[in-house]
Amino acid sequence: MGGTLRVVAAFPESPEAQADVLHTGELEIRLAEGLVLATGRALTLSVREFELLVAMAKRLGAIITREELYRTVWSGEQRRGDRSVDVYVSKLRTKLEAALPDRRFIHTHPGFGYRFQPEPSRFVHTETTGG
Amino acid sequence: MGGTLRVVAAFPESPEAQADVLHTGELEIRLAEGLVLATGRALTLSVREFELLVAMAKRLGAIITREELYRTVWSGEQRRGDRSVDVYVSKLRTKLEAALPDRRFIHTHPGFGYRFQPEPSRFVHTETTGG
DNA sequence: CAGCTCCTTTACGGATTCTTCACGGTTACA
DNA sequence: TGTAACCGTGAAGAATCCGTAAAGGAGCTG
Repeated sequence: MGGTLRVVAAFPESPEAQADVLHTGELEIRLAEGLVLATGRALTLSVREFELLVAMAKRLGAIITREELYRTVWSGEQRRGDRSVDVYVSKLRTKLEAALPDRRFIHTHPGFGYRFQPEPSRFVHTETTGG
Repeated sequence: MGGTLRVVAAFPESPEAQADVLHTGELEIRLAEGLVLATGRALTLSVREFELLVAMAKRLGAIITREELYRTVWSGEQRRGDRSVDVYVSKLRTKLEAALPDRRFIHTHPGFGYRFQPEPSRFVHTETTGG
């Protein structure tokens, strides 16, 4: 279901082994390169978009507050009323959706934060089509 | 699909066998000769252009930073503000495009670097998101 | 020397990104 | 249902990044 997170280390035997590639859903996130592949196709993400994606993907399934995302990606304390995280979540969603229309990755938990997890996108039937 | 990289060794049986020819898309890159063929037709590349092409083609599909390309092709550390890599990417693009108008080889990832991968140059996409 | 090609560097302008604001829709709750 | 907080996202302006034309020097050839 939802999603599993496979972490591939560059040098599994090394004590300094760092996660090098994240696999989740159809996404492959190459940390060192700044590259994201969706079903093998490269996405063009900006630096902020990429870092935000990484910050969330590293904590698959967990709700992460905006404060934490801000500290991780923007480094520093989030000013009251700052919407940067929201804006970039929106940008990220747009690009992920364009690449993988059948998946939904970023879920909003009002009052808490965001949760990253690949799930099938739900087709919400409109009221007029008699659902 | 994106692109496969076929590596042909000069002496397949030798333990020191080095890749001698790279095939990617319609390009054939003969490393030892410094020759590049596009659909069988020879390109005229300068030394820098050829080495830059090789550096990228050897890492098909990966994003390579300007720093790394500079170290590989120019050998030495890139000075801050040095645009040599960009200038030669531009020259290379011009020649590749002249030879293979329907292909796009060098992709820019703003803030990260360049990615080499043969892709169709024109996507005939019907998008409703405008632009 | 004259004419070439190649390489390096600079400069200009367009493209992209980042930040911030604003408006409207959504959600939570009494 | 009313209201306040929460959230999605378009857009504007500034900053940054990138494409590439062009100038000038080095080296090569006749």
